[in-house]
Amino acid sequence: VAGDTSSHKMVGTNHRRSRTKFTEDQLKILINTFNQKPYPGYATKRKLALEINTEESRIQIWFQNRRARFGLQKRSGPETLESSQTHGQGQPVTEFQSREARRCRTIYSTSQLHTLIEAFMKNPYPGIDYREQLAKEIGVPESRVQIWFQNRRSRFHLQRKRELVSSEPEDQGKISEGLQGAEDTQNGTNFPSDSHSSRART
DNA sequence: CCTCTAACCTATTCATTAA
DNA sequence: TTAATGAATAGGTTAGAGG
Repeated sequence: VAGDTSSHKMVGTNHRRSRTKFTEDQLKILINTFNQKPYPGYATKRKLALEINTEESRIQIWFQNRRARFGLQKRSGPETLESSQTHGQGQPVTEFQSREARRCRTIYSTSQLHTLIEAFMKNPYPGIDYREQLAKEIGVPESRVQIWFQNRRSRFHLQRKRELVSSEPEDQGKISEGLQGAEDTQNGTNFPSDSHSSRART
């Protein structure tokens, strides 16, 4: 409540969205919820978003990160978490409700898809600014645009991998490593393949 | 410097919808 | 029933705010 999560807009070169700073109160609520349900459904996340005045997508990311960090590591926690059968008091739920409903599937129209695909061919890794612009343009939340790009990239990679396999008989592989060969390539068929592959280790 | 963690990524799986 | 694809997951990387 009363937290302004957005405000300034760092002009200039934005690629990522600016880092969200949660207040203690917000964190308290998030952590508390996490301890009870590390896998909240869409309804829960939306309610949380309203409660702490933060975008739902930030909450989704927060849960993802938290699970990765603490995961259901259970045991030896500072406190709480016993992952016991949980049903101390009358809360008969949790019997068969393992999974809460997820967000409804978004159905993109042909024209929306056309816009997305076109953008994808120009740049498969759009920054926050461009994603937001795109989102406004086709009338869907920015978070959906981001997911769309993720899925698209993954499937593109998968398809490419298959092509390699089919074009290359079994025992002979080894050329596959030539992924770094594609550099400039503004063609839609190739990925920059950099963006986060630059690894500098010693 | 170093730590912590939001933002982001890929790869895979789950789930819905159109054919 | 199946192919296509949106949503969720695990788990890893990048980068910004502080100590």
